[in-house]
Amino acid sequence: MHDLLTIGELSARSGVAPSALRYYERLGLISSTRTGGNQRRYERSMLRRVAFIRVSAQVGVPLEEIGAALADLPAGRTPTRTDWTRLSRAWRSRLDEQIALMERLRDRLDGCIGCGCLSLKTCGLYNHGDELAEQGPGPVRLMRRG
Amino acid sequence: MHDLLTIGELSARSGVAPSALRYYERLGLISSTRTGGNQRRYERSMLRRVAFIRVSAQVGVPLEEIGAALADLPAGRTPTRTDWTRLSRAWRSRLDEQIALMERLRDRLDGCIGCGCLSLKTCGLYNHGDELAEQGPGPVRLMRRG
DNA sequence: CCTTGAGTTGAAGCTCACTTCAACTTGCAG
DNA sequence: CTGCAAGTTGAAGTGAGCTTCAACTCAAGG
Repeated sequence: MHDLLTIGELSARSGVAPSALRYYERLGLISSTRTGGNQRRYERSMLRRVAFIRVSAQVGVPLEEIGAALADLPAGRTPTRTDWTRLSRAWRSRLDEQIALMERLRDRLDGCIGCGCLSLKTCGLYNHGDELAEQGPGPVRLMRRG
Repeated sequence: MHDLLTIGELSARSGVAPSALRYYERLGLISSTRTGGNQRRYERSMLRRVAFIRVSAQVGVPLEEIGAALADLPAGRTPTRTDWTRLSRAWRSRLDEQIALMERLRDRLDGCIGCGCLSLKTCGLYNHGDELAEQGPGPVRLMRRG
């Protein structure tokens, strides 16, 4: 019917509030053309961009970084399959890292925090960190990134 | 040597800034005794609490909720192994959920956003959401929790 | 004792990611 | 043509999670 979306339509379709979409636009994450009366109109390809933004934000990537990644997409034309594939490959490793981090955290929680060792003094990890190694990491080790 | 930790020691051992520790204390997430000169002294078991707080916050649990969970720990005494086990079991399922969500996101990113379908119109998911189902979820589906 | 680094407070400030507001304009259905 | 939902703007507000500041006190080594 119409091949450009109003901000309300993009909002309904993406699940992102109009105010947030305007915010994303101010940050340069998405873009629009304007009608004669100055209203925003979005290409359908923006739906994909918004989905990408939400997925990325959900896993903790700051909007600024998402913007930097999106800036690698071609400016003038609608991104091709190849464009998106390139972008999502880089992002995938980021997701994999984040997932791996969380799995480590979960296993530590189970194996160490769950066992009561820090207060019961029956855990190797605790004894190493807290009683043997003065500069020792102890629980800190849990939080290291990368 | 000393069996109570100063705020600086707890900070060094946990990797959390003193200001953040005071903040946690204001919120009731951790507690301390005071010296004659009004300085905080922490029991060693607080290290475990702080580790728990950081792990939980890292996966997106708001501090208020973490506080609610910690409130289930016994007030007077140092928590036992059983106390922590109960707490961490409930939390583990939360971590599992979060991990599963991220895996779903990753797979969708690979299988759908990665393939270029939203702009190339070759993807079932896209066609369903965007062309067949008017109230359809489309990319929104990606973001649903639970 | 003296110095110095560590700790104390409440209040204010900061970043991120938005939302809300007020005052106004557009676009479309009837 | 009219009415009204939907859109526009910049500025200010929100809430989470801290950090910084100023002005001060404490604790411990030399």
